[in-house]
Amino acid sequence: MTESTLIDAGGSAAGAGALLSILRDGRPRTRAELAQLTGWARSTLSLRLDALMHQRLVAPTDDAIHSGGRPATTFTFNQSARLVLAADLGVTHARLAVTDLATIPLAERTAEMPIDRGPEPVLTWLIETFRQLLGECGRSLADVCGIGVGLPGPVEHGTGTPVNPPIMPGWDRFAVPQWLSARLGAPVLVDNDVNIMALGEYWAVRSQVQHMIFVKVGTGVGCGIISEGRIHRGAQGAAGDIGHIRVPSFEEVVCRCGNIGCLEAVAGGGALAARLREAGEDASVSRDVVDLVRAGNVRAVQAVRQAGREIGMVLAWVVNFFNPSLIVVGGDIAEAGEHLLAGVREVIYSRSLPLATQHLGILTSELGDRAGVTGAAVMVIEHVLAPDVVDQAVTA
Amino acid sequence: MTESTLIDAGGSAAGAGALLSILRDGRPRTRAELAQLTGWARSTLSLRLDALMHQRLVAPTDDAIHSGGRPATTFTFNQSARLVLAADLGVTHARLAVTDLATIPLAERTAEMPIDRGPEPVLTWLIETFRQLLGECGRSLADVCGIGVGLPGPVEHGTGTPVNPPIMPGWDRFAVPQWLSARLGAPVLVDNDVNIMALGEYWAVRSQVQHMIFVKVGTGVGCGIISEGRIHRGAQGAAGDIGHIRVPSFEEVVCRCGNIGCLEAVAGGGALAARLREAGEDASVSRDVVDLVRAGNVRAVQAVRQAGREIGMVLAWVVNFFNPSLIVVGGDIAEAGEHLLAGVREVIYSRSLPLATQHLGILTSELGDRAGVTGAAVMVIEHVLAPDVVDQAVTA
DNA sequence: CCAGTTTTGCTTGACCATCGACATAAGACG
DNA sequence: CGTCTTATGTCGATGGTCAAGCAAAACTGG
Repeated sequence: MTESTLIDAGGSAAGAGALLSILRDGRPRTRAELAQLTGWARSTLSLRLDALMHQRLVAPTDDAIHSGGRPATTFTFNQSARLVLAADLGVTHARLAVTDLATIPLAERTAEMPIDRGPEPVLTWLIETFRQLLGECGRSLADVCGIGVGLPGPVEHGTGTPVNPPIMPGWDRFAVPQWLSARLGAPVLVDNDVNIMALGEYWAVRSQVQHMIFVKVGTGVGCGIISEGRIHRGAQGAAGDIGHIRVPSFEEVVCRCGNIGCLEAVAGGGALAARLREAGEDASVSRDVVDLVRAGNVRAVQAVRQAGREIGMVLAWVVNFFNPSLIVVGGDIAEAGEHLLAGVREVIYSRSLPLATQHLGILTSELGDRAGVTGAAVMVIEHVLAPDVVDQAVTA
Repeated sequence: MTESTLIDAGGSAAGAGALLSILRDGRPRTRAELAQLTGWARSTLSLRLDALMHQRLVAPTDDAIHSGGRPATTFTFNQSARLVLAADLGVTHARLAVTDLATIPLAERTAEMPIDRGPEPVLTWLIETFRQLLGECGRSLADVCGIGVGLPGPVEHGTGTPVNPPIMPGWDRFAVPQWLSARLGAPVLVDNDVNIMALGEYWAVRSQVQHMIFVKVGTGVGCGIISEGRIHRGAQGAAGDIGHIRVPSFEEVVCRCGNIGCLEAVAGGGALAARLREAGEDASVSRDVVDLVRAGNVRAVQAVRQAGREIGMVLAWVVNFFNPSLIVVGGDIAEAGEHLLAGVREVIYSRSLPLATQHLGILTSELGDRAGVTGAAVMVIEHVLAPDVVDQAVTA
């Protein structure tokens, strides 16, 4: 009978999602506070709180508030109620993580895994690795509420399928969500890797920032755009493709896209490596540029700083057009010290309007190479913990 | 008693807003169709439909659907249930209109009205003119559900007040909404004129287009940005300021903003006029440039086309970054024939990525100099007919 | 250990939104 | 003109929500 009352309590609690979204900031709150915040009667509130606690999404906090009489129990969002499987699949290597509902990693692994092995081999490995990671933290698939995947190419976010990816042979139109969810039994969300990195960085600053740009400077150059807290994907999901913007006075540089003077062909990691090799340095891929910079190679440092200036020029346009309050620079090259950022800052602050730059932050990625996997988790969490989804889960 | 039943029907109909947003597409629908679309019981649906009909926001359509039995009455959104007062205040002249809830103008007037007369004189004239226009269409202030105003400078949209406008002496921090709504007794929404023009153009294509850019080429150059059907204003409300992006190879041109090589100083109507005058033509303001082009003056036509190319260069960057599905070009200079658009198209299609341009439309403004006033009406309608606002109005 | 204080859980009755069923209205068709 | 079909209005039943009240719980302070 107690069992059935609990289920009944759950069955009547549409609107619990709104309650959860209040509690998701992590602050412990008493019933009285929650009743005031929601505007519900205490009885109604208790009903919905019960529903959320029955789902283990909310738990009573240990420390109670003493005010002379009976102490009020406080309640907080229970981050560890569910697990998220997050994957950031790059061109050559991958990072997988099992996180809780606050993106905190419980187990994580990076590995060499070339994306060009094709979808089935890569995703089979991904499932196996997720199983191992779950074992490491002693949890099971039953606790997993969703899977987020970032891919290094254009993804039609509605269906979660890659479309005409230039560097992912065999992946075109492969139905990643169906394939994975059939085998893992949880909803699967897929997006472009840069969008996901932007989302990951946004998560950390979401209370202060509404509009931001995440710039990834790796082998190529791309950016993720966040407008009013949502990813702007554009009409064909091709937004943020700043790598193929033509920059002035480089008309002789030919890009792999066939055009001339592309930012990527001027300031991308691949281009830097090629140019340094021509100058006699030992560099073939963007990682080598990072190593040279870390070793204090003057030519490499100068090249990276100059790349920062070229990228900064494009970003100065972006600042005037988009007026973000934050630009985060990430990717391999950005992680090779402050040189890239220095170049970026130098140009943006001299070129953009004061109104747009006076409150503009320009920072390196806080999450570094974890931005992608964090963003994949954020994508899942935002979806699974959205009020209407929670209502449905609680009512069912 | 019938009266009170009607009011009771209204009093219980939270959720009517959702129903209205279905009907707002203008298609007549039967009760059965609406019940299916909303998922409500027919009785519930009738209740809410009654509430909307009591507010005169929905009306039965004349033609019924015959299917063997009793014919089903169909219902449509009643555009003429309320009026909107829309104003597009420019630097030197203004356009005011009284429109219905589908932005159709019922009375309209343009007049010389320099914005630098200051807020109180201009707004007093505005109120008087609105009163006259209402008289012309035989309606009263009681039917007005909102007032929309576009101003030629930066506006903090949340409060509706201009902030540091460069060309509106006396307007800084003037509380336009309070001043007007105290005198007209309806909600007042204020925004930047370019944002409003973008909204006006968006309205006509909203069923096919999610992301678009409206470029205004008048004395200056600016653009309005629409992402997922919403205006993107940016962190300081300064988004879309492409007029002060630095374009290559014009480092000698000094802009009124103090910087060098600004797009506006190269391709704006004011700059074109100045350059044509230097060449011996009779031009002092951007309107004169339009007149020269219309008269077939070769120098003027070439100047405008070249301006189109310069603007197109910036827009090519914008296309790569933002990936809109539509670019609309408006403003004085754009209305001087297809010359500007030709220059814009030329550069965008040659410079941007095929993925981003293959489904990209580049058009001149359909609404022309009515874009602003239409957008002002749209701003009001979107606000007043938003589901939650309708629910509140119906329940009250 | 007891009185005071405040939270909490539970119950009750009232209210309201919603639904399903039934009766009635309105036109089509023979 | 009656019958058939479909649409629509009405009414009672159901269930969610709330306010109020009461008893129990849990801690403080004397």
